[in-house]
Amino acid sequence: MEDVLDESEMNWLESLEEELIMQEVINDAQQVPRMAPRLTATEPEPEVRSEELANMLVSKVYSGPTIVDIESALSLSCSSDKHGGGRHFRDGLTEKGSSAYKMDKYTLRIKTCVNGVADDGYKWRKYGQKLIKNSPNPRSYYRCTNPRCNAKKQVERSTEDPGMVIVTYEGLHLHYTYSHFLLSQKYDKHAATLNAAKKPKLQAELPAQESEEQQHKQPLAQGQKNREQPLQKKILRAGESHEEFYLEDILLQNAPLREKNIQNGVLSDVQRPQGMLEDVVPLMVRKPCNSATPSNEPSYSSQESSPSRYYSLFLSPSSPQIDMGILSSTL
DNA sequence: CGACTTTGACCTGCGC
DNA sequence: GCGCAGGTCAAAGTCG
Repeated sequence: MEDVLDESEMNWLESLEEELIMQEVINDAQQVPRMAPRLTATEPEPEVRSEELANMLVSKVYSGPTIVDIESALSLSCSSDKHGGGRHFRDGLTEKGSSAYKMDKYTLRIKTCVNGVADDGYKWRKYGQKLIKNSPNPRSYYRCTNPRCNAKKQVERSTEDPGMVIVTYEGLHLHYTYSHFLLSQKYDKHAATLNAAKKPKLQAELPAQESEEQQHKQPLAQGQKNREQPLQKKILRAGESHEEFYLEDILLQNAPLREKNIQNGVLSDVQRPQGMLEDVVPLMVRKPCNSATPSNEPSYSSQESSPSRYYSLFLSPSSPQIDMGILSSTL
């Protein structure tokens, strides 16, 4: 029964995803200045109100896949096979140090504490692990489980700080995260079903980072957790900015408002318009204390997690890297 | 039973 | 051309 629902659900969702993505593409084409200009706007004037900045970050930083992104991804989709195609694509991008390729690769340094890792809301499947020379820690390779998505990531624990993992994202997600739909009240009923259906799979995301540190026994209460990848990408592409700024303070200050909206079952404009906001801002950044707030993600929140965890998103545009410290006030 | 992880083998690029 | 290192594959095992 669930399978039947899930199947039709997925078909429906897929078509919707395509539609939405296409809209994003069109919008992008019409709004030429893309990430960099927008992000330049996010350069934080010290006096900029945190709330405004948060809104800027949330509403402007991400606007969906860019034309370039989509083109790249589509070219991959067309040619990608398990072996040859995918490799051709990669080779094509990496070819001669293609800047496009470099742009599609970005690194996160994720600080882990009690509950371990920050996860994005995507579903990843581990396809390999490798010991890296001069590194005591193995590197794990993950691929997005969405067949049409070629996003990949590598997870490696930092040698300098064992409590930190280095996550290298590669490629672009050509789909919404599930929570995008789950959070949409419009699809409440569908979401519930889908949510239930998807939950087990989501648990597969984490072990990557955690397996190395024996953390995967921790409940994955976050369920869909964070959807930061596209944001990361946008931000990194805005590398012109020389500031380092913290989302943590900003977002924490706005947490009450978001919480309120969420609890009311209403998604604020800040949250909703992206649909893909979940793709942008880690869920727990958006909802720092959401671990036990099931209002919108009933299934995901069935498990407990540290109640007052919050994240700090540390952006250092000077290098293609984002440091995301996951702090826990429960320590 | 299906989805996922593990892990050894294989492939590819690069430097010498 | 050879060897090394990183990246990927795929069979086998595990889990729910």
